[in-house]
Amino acid sequence: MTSKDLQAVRGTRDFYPDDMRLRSWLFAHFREVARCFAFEEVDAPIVEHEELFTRKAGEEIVDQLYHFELHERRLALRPEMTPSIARMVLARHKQLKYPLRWFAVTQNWRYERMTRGRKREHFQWNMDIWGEESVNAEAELIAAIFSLLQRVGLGDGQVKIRVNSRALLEETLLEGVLKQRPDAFAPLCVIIDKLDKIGKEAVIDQLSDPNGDVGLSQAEAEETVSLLEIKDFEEAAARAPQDSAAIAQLRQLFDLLQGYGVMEHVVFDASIVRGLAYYTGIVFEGFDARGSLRAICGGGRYNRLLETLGGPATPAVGFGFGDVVIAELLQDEGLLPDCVRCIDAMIFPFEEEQRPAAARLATQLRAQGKSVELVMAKKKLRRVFSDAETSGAQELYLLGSDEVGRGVARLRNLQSGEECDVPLPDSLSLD
RNA sequence: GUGGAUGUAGCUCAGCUGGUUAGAGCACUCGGUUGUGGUCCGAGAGGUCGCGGGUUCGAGCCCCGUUAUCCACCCCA
Repeated sequence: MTSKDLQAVRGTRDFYPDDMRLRSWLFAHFREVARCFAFEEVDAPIVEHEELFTRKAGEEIVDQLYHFELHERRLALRPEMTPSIARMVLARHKQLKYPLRWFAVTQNWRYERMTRGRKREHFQWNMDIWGEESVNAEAELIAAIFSLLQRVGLGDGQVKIRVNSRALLEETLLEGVLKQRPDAFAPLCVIIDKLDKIGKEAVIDQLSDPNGDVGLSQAEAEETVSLLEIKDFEEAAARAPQDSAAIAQLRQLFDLLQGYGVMEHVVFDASIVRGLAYYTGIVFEGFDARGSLRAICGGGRYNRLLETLGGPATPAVGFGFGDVVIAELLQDEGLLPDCVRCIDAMIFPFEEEQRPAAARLATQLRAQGKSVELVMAKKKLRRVFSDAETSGAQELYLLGSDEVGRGVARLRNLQSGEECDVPLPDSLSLD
């Protein structure tokens, strides 16, 4: 239909006014929840040095970078917000007052194959807490997620959050199969993250690949995978090392979530490890209860990220919440709001002679903060009404020679149909 | 990457086994006379049928290629 170079690039979206109203609606909820939780908004450039994102743990996110070289600098569009936030924290870590509660609503880029719920650019609501070691931070973040879900109408169990702790798995493995190679833990997590998608056998194959980053034996790989199949927290606690710190933390978190009143929608799941290498402790992800969509949001604790950038050890935890999957879920559930255009007033001067008066009235109303459309072209009154209707205007001001001569405008309430004269701004009487 | 489906008006789509000037609904424009809408009525505009080849007397329809979108799988957040 249209030539290729006139189409939006594959995997990207144009936001027309209708789409944009919906997006703004969602973002407004993101921001309002963040405000209620006393988080401060930050932002960073969408383009960063490529090295900020390239970590060596076999993460696919690194292969999916939109990157380019410009004047001998290797640059990349951010695939996620956390590294940029970490960079910002690092740059001012000596003057910042912890704990930080920061959030951002950002556009992220990943070059990947598209399917339902996955585009190459998408927006994410990112909430991070820096400088808090306790699971009180995780609890606040998970509560914030439920607050958002509640606001958009998904608070009745349509979304559940799976929680696990990488530390739990790490404790067990470092005493066992990874005793000699603790470094293999991060790449191991990246592989385990795929369990749901590629299945048990494929994960065992990858873990036991002699040329891979992990290189377990077949038996070790099978043992590892069996640890992930635990869905019952008490069973996991029973199988964990005695006095396990990870179990204690999870228990503490679950108690807290009880207090926030959200625990009924939270489940323990030992297979959740997340696909990013930097997570160190508790990890979690939100998914629709029917399980028909991809993860809605996800996050976890990354206490060593700042160190890997050369900074001081700083505990941190955060999550990302994408705009695409949530919109699909809302649509499936019939919960997308009708975001119709709605302005406060339309002003119509019948003839050009009344335009100066109309302009003053518009200026006055706009100064009051109203959204006012001043009709620019000459048109039939019938047309003006119909245009006012489609613009969602509440009021229509009509200015004919008679009205302006009397220093008034005819004001019609478009809902009730009631009309009355209202005085024009004083200065107009001089005209 | 593999398989399938789709691509006809601005939008959603119809178009029987190939046959004359390609249709509908919605949207749009104008009108139903002078300054009162959302309804109704009438009229109008708008399409090289994704693109390129081929078969045929004749192609929106058949064949080949190509491109885009969607779905599934593969792959992966």
